[in-house]
Amino acid sequence: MAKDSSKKTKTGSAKTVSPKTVASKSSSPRLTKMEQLAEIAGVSVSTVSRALAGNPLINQKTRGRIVELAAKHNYQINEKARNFRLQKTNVIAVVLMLDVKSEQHISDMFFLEMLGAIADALSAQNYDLLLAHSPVGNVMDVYNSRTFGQSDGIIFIGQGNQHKQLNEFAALNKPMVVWGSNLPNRDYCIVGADNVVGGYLATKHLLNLGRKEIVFMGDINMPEPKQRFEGYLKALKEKGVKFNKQLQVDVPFEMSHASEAINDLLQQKIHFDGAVCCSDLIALSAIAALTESGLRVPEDVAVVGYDDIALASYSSPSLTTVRQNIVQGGRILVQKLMAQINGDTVADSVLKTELIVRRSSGAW
Amino acid sequence: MAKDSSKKTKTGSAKTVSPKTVASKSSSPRLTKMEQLAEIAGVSVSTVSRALAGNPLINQKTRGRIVELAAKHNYQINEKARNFRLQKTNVIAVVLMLDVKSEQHISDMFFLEMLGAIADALSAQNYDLLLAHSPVGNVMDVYNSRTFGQSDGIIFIGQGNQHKQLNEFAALNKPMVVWGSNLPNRDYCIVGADNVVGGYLATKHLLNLGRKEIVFMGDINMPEPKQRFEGYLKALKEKGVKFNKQLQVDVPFEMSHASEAINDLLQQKIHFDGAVCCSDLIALSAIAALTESGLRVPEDVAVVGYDDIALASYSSPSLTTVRQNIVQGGRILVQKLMAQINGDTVADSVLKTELIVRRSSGAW
DNA sequence: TAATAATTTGCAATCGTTTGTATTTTTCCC
DNA sequence: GGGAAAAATACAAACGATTGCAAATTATTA
Repeated sequence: MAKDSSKKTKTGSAKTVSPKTVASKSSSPRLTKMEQLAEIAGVSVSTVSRALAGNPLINQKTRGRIVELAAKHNYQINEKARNFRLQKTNVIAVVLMLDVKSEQHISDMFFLEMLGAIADALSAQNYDLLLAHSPVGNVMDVYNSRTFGQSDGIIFIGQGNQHKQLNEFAALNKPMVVWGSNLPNRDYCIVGADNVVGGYLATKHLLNLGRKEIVFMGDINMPEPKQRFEGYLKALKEKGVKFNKQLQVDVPFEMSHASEAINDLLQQKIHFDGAVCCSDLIALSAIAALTESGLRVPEDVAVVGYDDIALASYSSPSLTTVRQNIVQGGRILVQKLMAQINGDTVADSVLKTELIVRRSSGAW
Repeated sequence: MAKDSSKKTKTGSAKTVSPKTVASKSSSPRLTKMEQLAEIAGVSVSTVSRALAGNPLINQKTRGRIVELAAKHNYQINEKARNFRLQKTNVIAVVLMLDVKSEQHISDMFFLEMLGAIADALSAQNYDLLLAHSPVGNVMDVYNSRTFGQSDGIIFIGQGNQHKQLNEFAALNKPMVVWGSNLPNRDYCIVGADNVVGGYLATKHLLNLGRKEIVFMGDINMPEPKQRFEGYLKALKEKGVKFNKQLQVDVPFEMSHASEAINDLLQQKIHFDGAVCCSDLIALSAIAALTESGLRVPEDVAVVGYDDIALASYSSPSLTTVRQNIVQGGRILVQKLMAQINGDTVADSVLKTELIVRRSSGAW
């Protein structure tokens, strides 16, 4: 089934420039330094530099001529030299705060959707995105990595359990912003969704459907699930439903453990008719486990997810879920970071969170 | 529901270093140049440089002393200067070759899983990943971007319809490798799955189930779907089933158009009892559309997906699909690129492709 | 037309490393 | 202890751009 083509491919030995230089109207060798371009143009290096940068000091006519020559001779500015001189790279590092303990993997969908949103927002600002996702045991590891010195600012996605370390990091005075929740005693700027409201909405939705024994699936040692749990309790209290401790299960965001957790509950004969899950993956995994056990969803157990990942609407029954506006989140993260880079002081930002009720193939 | 906290956060003005410098055992100001460290250590800059680089020229004792002092005084090497001097960044750019026409978005799951796999493989090699995903109309745009000058090599995910431009790019002699299919007249190295086999396996599976009228959903103007379609035809031919032109539908990888396409087929009263889809998203979207129309999956229409994204196994009915080993793919892409950076010549690599048959909740 | 102002260009210093080579220090051996 | 070899360190020249300031050119005005 596998086969190996033996087609050989040319390799990039920097010195052996192929004679047939492409992407250049002329056949002249590729210019590698401003100096060479300056000579061709008959001006000084500084003039070339200013011309290419669009500096108004330079006469329009000479500027045009230089730009044209640069294109003709296929000149590309040396970014490494430029970055060095300016001490700036136009690169932002994004650190995914994986839950190391649970070996949450980068393919976790929330991270990835957020990454896409940030990448879009950054490229609109003419910044590039450096992905730093080696499991971050300690935020300070980032400080000692190439990532740190190679970027103009850092976006942390999630706080993990590293609130304290993030505070330390903030003291380094590098532009940074964190996607996360509003923890007290915080020295860094956060952008995040309102997790209390999210947990509240999800729970209330189930309560309104008449469910009383509602499982909460999420690791309340993590800041975000913890706040969602608060919302859960608030909703219960409001309806006068007493909280049953057995119904809170610490599952990581990632999916595989959720079905085990459900099976555990079933085995222990703990009865429940609803479930608030801290991610759509947990929810889908739970639904699969429930279905396997012969329970009907939503008739026997109604399930609410969190995140509204693209697939939530395509599963069947399609998933009612809490949506954090990820695209907007990415945009605001970037905006706050840019403000810091420009030396401004920035405030936190809490995004609207909403419940997406789906009923296309379910009856709830 | 949305609220704005007014907590202010300190901003990174490079000059105003906070007095309480964290992550440093001493309270001395953060060292910014080797020169300063050299002075403290009472040696020359070159010795510091060599010591920190672990150069054996330096005496073990002095080396230890310098490393210690560096840690104590919280010295961080200036990466920009280093990159400049070495003309190397240890950064690899990954270009997602989005299908611009269909506005395929970065959140497309295949891209994202691949991205994760590559990120893992790169960080194992001590490289960072620069994400370049602004819709690439022409590959040569990359050449004129900061991305190009800021990376040591480039990985293109997919070929789009830019085979020719990729050839031009290859002539630039920058280390590059492409995830894609084995097109003829190719000057660049590819790593890819065997798409013909993939299409063949999927189709044969349905044929073996007794299906004869099998829809092929995928844009055969794109290289990969085209080859899968070849496999589809091959399987049909082998079973002596005649190909019906109406059963091939050009849908982009992304999901939203697939349900429309299904609805179109139904409306035109074109009968079919099976579907080979070029992505799991297409498949899930198709399944949703079929279910909406009152058809049963898989009883009335059996569906096979492509990619085996994480959620394929959690949908119900869970999805039979063709798996490309993405993790392995990422690893091999990186390996080939590293080889090129080291000046080696590399051969293409075609990965095994396999059919994942799932039947947990379906009857097929 | 000459003096001055405004515009355009060039000079030269600088950014913080790395590394080839020269120099100093240490070690070793007779 | 003196000389040569080996080991350790220092010197200084890159790397390729940007930018303050000086110099040269052109335009303006009296």
